[in-house]
Parts: sequence; C-alpha cells; structure tokens
Amino acid sequence: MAEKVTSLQVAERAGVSQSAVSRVFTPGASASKATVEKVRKAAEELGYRPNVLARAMVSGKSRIIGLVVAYLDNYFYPEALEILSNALQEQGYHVLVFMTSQTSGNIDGVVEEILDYQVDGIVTASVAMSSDLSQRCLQAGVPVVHFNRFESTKGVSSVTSDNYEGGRELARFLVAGGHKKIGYITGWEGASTQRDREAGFCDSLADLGQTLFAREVGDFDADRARAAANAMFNVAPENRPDAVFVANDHMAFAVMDELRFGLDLKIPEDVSVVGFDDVPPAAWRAYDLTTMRQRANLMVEETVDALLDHIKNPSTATPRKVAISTPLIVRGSARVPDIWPPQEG
Amino acid sequence: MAEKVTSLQVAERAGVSQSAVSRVFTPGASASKATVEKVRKAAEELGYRPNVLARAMVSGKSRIIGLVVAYLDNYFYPEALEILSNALQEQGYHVLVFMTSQTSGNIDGVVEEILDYQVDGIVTASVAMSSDLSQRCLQAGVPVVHFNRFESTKGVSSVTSDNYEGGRELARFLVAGGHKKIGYITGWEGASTQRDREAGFCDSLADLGQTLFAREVGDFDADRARAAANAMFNVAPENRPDAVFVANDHMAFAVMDELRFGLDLKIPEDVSVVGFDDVPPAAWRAYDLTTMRQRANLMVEETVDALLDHIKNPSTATPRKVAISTPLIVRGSARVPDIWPPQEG
DNA sequence: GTGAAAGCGCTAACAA
DNA sequence: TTGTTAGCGCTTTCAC
Repeated sequence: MAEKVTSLQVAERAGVSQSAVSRVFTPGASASKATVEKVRKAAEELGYRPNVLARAMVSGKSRIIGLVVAYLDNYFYPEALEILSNALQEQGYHVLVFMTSQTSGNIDGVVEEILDYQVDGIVTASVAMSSDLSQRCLQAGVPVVHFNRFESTKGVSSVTSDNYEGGRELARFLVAGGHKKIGYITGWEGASTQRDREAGFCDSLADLGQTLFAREVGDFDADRARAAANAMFNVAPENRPDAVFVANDHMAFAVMDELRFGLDLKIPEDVSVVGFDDVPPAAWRAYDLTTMRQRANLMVEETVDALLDHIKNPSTATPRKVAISTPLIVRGSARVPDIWPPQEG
Repeated sequence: MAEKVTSLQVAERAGVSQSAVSRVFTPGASASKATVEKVRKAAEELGYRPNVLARAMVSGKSRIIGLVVAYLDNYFYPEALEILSNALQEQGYHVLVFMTSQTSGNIDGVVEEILDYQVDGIVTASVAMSSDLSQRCLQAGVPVVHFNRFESTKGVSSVTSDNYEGGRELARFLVAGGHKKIGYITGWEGASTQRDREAGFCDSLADLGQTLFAREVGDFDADRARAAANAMFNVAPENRPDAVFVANDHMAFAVMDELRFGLDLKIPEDVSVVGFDDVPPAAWRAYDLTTMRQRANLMVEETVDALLDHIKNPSTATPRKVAISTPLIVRGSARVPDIWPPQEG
C-alpha cells in the first residue's frame, strides 16, 4: 500500500522548500520556471496530488457544493442534477448529495449536516427549508440558492421557471383550442411551482371568460394523480372536462394512462391533456404530450451563476430571483387551435 | 456574519479543555456526565458543530464516498442513486458525485479527482475504469465497488444482477410463448451487462434448439435502438422477427414506439417485446413491458455492505463478486405461454 | 522568487 | 476521566 505522498516529500525530492511545492500547485501563485519544472517532475515521479481537504481547511474553501434533493422520481431532477453536476465540475466544484424527502420534515437537519462539511454553497432542489435555517446559512457565510422553488426569504436566491406565465400560456392554448370545460390536477399545494402554475392558469382563464370546470389534488404523485383523474372523469359525460392541465408531466403520464386504459377515453379526441416540465418521456410517441418546457440547462446556468457570484463576492453579491420563460411544446395530446400561435394585433 | 465557532471556544465557555469538547462529540469516547452536560450546553449556546473536514484530516476518515456515474437518462440510475445515497447516509456517509460520460474516456481523470478528496471509498455505476486506475485506488487504500458492471480486476468488488441467468430466463419465456423468430437488440457492446445478457439469452436459445433470428446494435441508446428496430422490422413479413429482446428498458420503449407508430405493428399480437431493468415506465400502461427486474434495493444493499466491509476491515475484507437474481415481471408486451412458469419435472 | 514559520480545527496518544 | 501535546497536509504571511 503506497502511502500518501505529501508535498513535503515532493519538496525533498525536488530540492526545494515545501512552500515552493504548494505554490506550484496553487493556480494564482508565482514560481520560476525552473522550480515549476523540478517540482512537477518530482510530483509526477512520486504520484503526488494535493490533498483537497487540507487545502480546504487552511483556505476556508472546500470547493464542495451541497445539494439537497427530494425526489428523483420526477425525471426533471435527474436531468437537472446531471447538468448541474457537470456545470459545477467545469468550475472546479463538486457536488455532495443529500437526499431527503419532502414530507419527512428533517430538511433542517440535513442542512446542518451539509454545513458540517464546510461547503462553499448550497443548492436545494425543490425542497423548502425553514427561513430560520436559511438565516443560519447566511450567517455561516454559505450562500443558498433554491432551484425550482421560489423562496421569498430575504438573502437567498432562487431560480425557477416562470410558472405563472407558463400557466397563463397553457390556458390560452386550451381556450384557443375551443375547450369549454377545463379541469386542473394540482401538484403538492405547498409548492410555489404548483401555486404559480395554478394562479397563472386560473387568472388567464378568467381573462378569457372561463373558470376552472373541475379541480383535483394530485400532490405531484402519480398514484394520487391517477385517483384524481378518476374522480374528475369517471362521471356522467356532461360533467366531464374536455381538457385537463396536469401540474407536471410525471402526473400527466399517469393521468393519460388512466384516461385511456381505465376510462377508455381518446386523447385528444375526447379530452385534451397538457402537462408541465417536458421531461424526456413527454416526447415518447406513446404519450406525445403537449407541455411547457422547463429549460433545465438555463435554470442550471443561472443557478451556478448566482452561486458563484455569491461565493466570489460575498459582500457585494445581491440575491437573485430568476424566472426562466417556458416555451410551449405542442405535441399531440391536446387539440391544436386552428390559429396558433395567436395572430398579432 | 457569526463566524465559525470552534471547539476551543466551546471549551472556554464550558470551562474545560478543548480535547474534552472533542471527546464529547466523538462517538466512542469517554467523558463524565458532568462534562458532557457542560459541553453540550455551551455548544448549544454557541451553535457549535464539529468541522467534518478537520476531523477527516487528522483521523484519515472523511466519511465521503465518491460516486462515478455516467448517464442518468437510463432511469435505473436515478433510482439506484437515491437508494444508495439514503443507505449511505444512514451509515453516516455522504456521496460526492462525479459525472462522466461513458465515451469521453476521462474516467481515470475523474477518479484521480475523487481521490484528491480523500474519499473513504468509491462506487462506480456502470462505468469501466482502467485496471491501472483500480490499482491506484487499491494502493491508496481506497476500496472500489463497481455497481452494475462486472469487473474481473483482482481486488475490486462488483455487484450486478445475474444478467446471464436473466438472459436465459427471457429466452425460455419467449420460446415457451411459441416464438420461432427471435431477435435481439444489443446494448453497448463494451458493457459486461450487455455481454452477459446476450450470452445467457443465446445459450438458452441454443439449448432450446433455436438461434438468434436477427441482431442489431442499440448501444443502450434510444435513438440507435429506434434505428435498430427499423432495420430489424422494416422488412418483408417473412423476415420479420416475431419477438425481440431489447437489452434494456430504456431502449425497449423507443423500440415499442417505433414498432407501433413507425411500422404499425401490434404488440404483442404481431411481435412480442421484452426488456431488462424494470424501470418505473415499464409499468406504465402505455408500455406495460414484460421485463427482468433489477432489484436496485438489493444491489445497493450489497454494494454498501461490501464497501463498509472494506473500509472497516481493510486487511481482512475480501473482494466480492455479487450477482443478484432477477425476477421476470410478466406484463402485456409479450405473448404469455399457456403454461408459465414451466411445470416442474 | 523563495524558504521559514505559523497556524486552519480537530483527534489521538500520553501523562497526570 | 481529564488536560497537555503533537501533529494531519496544506496555504500564507513574512523576511530574505
């Protein structure tokens, strides 16, 4: 077992001081060409690599970002995680993952654990933490950015889609498609994403002279969504919506299955279905779901941007509340208006 | 910005030595009831929490596990990641994620980076690393376990499904179902999972007096699988397979879509389709895919078990090669034999 | 440009 | 049981 090689050993072999070795491996440091060469050679021969943890201790920068994430069964998150992790890696950071569940209210405990690792920043994906805790992070000088969850807490940044406007657009689309009895299956009602999507949808509906024809709670859960679909559609034909907005794709797939296979309804002939997220299966032919695209790449970009800004300029950086616009992806699960997009003027 | 609270400050406030504080926060240490109380109180008041990194430096144990993972678009991995992360958390470890791509052969570089974090162990999910690198890890005293990828390298553990036996079972199922022209769409041919599934499938076919009727390469990629399906099925009817085993579910969905919507074939009437993994969408009614279940929970259990064994008993632990059996999940995408499971005797 | 020296916050002997 | 002491491997003044 070839034991750990330290900078001191490299120094001895290169015939320089230990601090010289440190400088060679420190990006912004100065060393003569000769020294650099000697050191690199010795390091190479010994298989030396700097100990990130030791560096973190003295510099106070761990280059670790803590990520709190709740549920990976919504396929938006694996996608986002992949992009986020890659983006951070490119900046020389790495992601320490902390799983938690939305319901098991131990999120605060998880965040404490994260802080113990002296992370340089925290990203929470779709989980809410107490504003108490947010304060603790701020006080500890650890910037927090909420991904896909708007948080009004002062001082923390959040990056989401423009869920409100996305909801509005969906309503316009459905109404333009001639639908008169429009239903909505909600996400988890504690989530800002859910609230914003619903508010935008209903406001827009109102603008167009309609109101929600039916509403059921889905909690962002496939099983509950299925039940919601049943409650909403397993009724006399005249009480059946002719279109339904399901608060995210994950639920929408379950709803479509229930509609087609459970209730023998045709999509979009009997009922139009639209979702939100545009996760990969939305594009699968069996679903072909019309949905609002959450642009994970842009969201991540903004997240990383905000995070690094706070890390690098602790005093001057100002919290951001970013809302990314969501293009409507028109596919086959909902009747398409004759005129779409709407004519100008 | 309430600056970092150190154990020294707690010590002063509690009127004890700094090491007393350390002991109170070290699981297996001894301290009198009185001391414990004083220290806990002081720590509480100051909001003290031990610095994991400092602890790691001196103890040599970081309680960080490095996870190298390639592609999260196969939904088996998010699932596995979630279970793994939770299992490790329960043992007081955390997961540092490193993304890489199968193709971009920089896996070795990634592993070097991992080592820099002084991780206590490494899990690679479905990626191969050079045996050179495996050696480096062993030499550094960092145990490696390969998840879902068999590696013959001496000294490293691997946990997979019993892919060979799974392949065999699928062949038995298809043949018992009366299929005579059986095709196979491969995964990435460099993967042990792919090789084992195919070997088992073909060996079993041979035992039953058949051979592969058609074979196309799918590379575990949805697009390539679609193309493969087209190449295999867009032919004169008599040259068309009556069943196809697709090397994983992720590809199977694309194949089913292509068969139904591209070629207007009925599943399972015109062609039976079976997959491997049993990811959540396999159970969605629109696919209802008959497939071999990879039991992620058991696989993770074995992975964690092996890893901790190596970490805790560096000298005595012996590398393990675990293969978890895979139950066949019979759904509607393939014709079901009249007699199934086969009668004994 | 370079080396000496002082720690970062903690654990682990060692004495007491 | 407790306090004292010596580092873990590194970055960073500070003289030279």
